[in-house]
Amino acid sequence: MTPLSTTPPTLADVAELAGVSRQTVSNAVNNPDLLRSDTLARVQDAIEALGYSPNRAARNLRTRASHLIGMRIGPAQEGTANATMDRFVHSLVETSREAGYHVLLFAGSSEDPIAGYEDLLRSTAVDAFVVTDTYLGNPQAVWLEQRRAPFVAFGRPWDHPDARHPWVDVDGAAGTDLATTHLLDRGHQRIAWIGWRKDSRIGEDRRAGWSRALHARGLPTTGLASRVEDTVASGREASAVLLDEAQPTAFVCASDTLAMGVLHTFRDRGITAGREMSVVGFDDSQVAQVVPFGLTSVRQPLEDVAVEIVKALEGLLAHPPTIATSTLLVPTLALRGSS
Amino acid sequence: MTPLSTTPPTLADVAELAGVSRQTVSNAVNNPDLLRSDTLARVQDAIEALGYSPNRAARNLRTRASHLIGMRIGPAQEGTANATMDRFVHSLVETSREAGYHVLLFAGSSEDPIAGYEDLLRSTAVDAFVVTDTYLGNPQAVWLEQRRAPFVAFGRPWDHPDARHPWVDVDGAAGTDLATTHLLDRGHQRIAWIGWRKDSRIGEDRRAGWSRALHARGLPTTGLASRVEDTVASGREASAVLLDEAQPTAFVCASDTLAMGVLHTFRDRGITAGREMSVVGFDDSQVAQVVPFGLTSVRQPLEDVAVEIVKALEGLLAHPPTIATSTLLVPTLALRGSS
DNA sequence: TTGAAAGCGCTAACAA
DNA sequence: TTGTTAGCGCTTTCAA
Repeated sequence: MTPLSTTPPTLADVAELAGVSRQTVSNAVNNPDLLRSDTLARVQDAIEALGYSPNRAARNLRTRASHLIGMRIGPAQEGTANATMDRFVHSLVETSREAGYHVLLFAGSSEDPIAGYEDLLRSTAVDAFVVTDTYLGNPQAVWLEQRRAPFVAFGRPWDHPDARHPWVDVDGAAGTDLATTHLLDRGHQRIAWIGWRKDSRIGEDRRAGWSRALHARGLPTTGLASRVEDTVASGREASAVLLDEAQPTAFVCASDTLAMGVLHTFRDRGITAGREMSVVGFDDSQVAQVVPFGLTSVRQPLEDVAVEIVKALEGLLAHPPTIATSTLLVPTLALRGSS
Repeated sequence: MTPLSTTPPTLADVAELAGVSRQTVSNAVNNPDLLRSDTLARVQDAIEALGYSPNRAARNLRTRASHLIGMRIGPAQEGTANATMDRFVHSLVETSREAGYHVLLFAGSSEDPIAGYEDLLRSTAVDAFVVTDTYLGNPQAVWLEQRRAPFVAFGRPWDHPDARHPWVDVDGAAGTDLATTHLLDRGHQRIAWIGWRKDSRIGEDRRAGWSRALHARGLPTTGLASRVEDTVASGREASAVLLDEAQPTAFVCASDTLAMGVLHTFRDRGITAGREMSVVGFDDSQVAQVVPFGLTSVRQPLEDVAVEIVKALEGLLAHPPTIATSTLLVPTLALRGSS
């Protein structure tokens, strides 16, 4: 029977039981090839019998690595449909595990984007970071780069073309192009855009996909675009104005939140989404999935993003480090009743 | 200028700069009261100058504590409105930080609920766990209790009344009672229930609140209840059947997912939610918040849950440990257009 | 192929 | 009030 509340077994305990030195046990765990097969078997039996697992703190101290990936998590965005993080976090945790890493979460204040990073770095609590909030003009990325801290960003360094850190991102323009082309194929000619304010690089990127798709068919975009805040109310107002002033038959939106605003306007006016009028959102949130008749939405391949990020991380943490090439992934379109 | 890519400063570096011993620096960090104020100031200056932060691994090794709380995270539940985790995780991270802990996430396979826990425990990678998936009949809780591992559960040990671990939970029955009473106050008399299958203890708890509220006013519940799977389609079907067979004027649901199904049926039949017919969901998901006209929903006080959990955790990890009393928190009702 | 010695950076216990 | 000693459990280096 295994002891319960005592301290866990150590290398020395295993060594004694197996009748070998501590070093041999260490080798059995880390470099099994070095041992003669019968010694290895004996040591492994002892490990099994005692339920031994190397003490993380001791190993971390010795190897100067924590096998922990730090990620800052912001508050859940309520009142919106934004739901990227939930899916991404799980994918990241899963993928990290396969690479031998755990994910350490820390809280961030929106005032000081550096807070949290510094302490973890100085205390060598994490080996690297995943930086997700790059839409903020990422001062963290700049700061981390200066500190030579290993990190991978989810999101392009929009305002820093000379940034040299690895990043993984999703091609937003490709997504909205996909959405717009889908609507064009379904016969729509006047397709409106509801996106974010001009200072959002991500918003402008997504907008570019919409206009690109229309121009590719020789269709105009003039008067069909609107830039608002990312709220349901804004999407509702913007779509009402566009309907009155530009007579579109379909909408492509920068977010599911805005698309929900459009659905709201449809309801206000007795319009059935998916018949005379269509709308496509962005992010394939749970909202898009469960709203009556469903909301067609651009889906980011977050599982793939996580895989690429962990790959890049493994490169950075290898000896010698590999400079990972940055990756741009292509989203897909989740088709539902709204289009 | 601070050096960039070199190894971080150690206690010894600070000691040398301040002209004191290493132990004095350690005391300056951990027991500042022990130092004469001028020595303390000198050491603090040195710490500041070098940007010193104690090495976590070394400290962990010495103190036999990691200051890490482990939490298993399951896959995001797509196709449902379930969104408890996002909000809870952030609250937990935030609250833990204030108590000096970080949150370590690990992945779980649904086949083996123990996987992940064992390794972290044996390698002393975390000090304690937060167990959230207690609806599974929580084999983890039983297992952790056997191992004398410190943990706090979010969720009552329904099937183990003799369980002795601390837990924090939200009173589901109080929530549905609140929802039902709200509908009664608005003049509804025939209020239907759409919940989960009978083997869900949480589902039965929530159902109890609904029937309790009706019985308190001397109203019948017969024929007004339905137990289905937690999908939008099930909620849609169940509400259609109930409308035909029991003529309710309002629905209380065990989840926002089911409530979305009810809204779907309302649309199918040209019913406007919030006027002749009402519906209330459970969890105050983003879906409830952004769906046109809004879905009234029971909101779990997840921030408070996190606070109570961290309190209990601090008790467990104190010297000597305190047996935390378990807590049952009361949800609120987020009022929106659907009722 | 295995073992012995040293030390990662820190703090508990004790001594000065 | 400050300093000295020892050792947490592991892996790296080197010797046997």
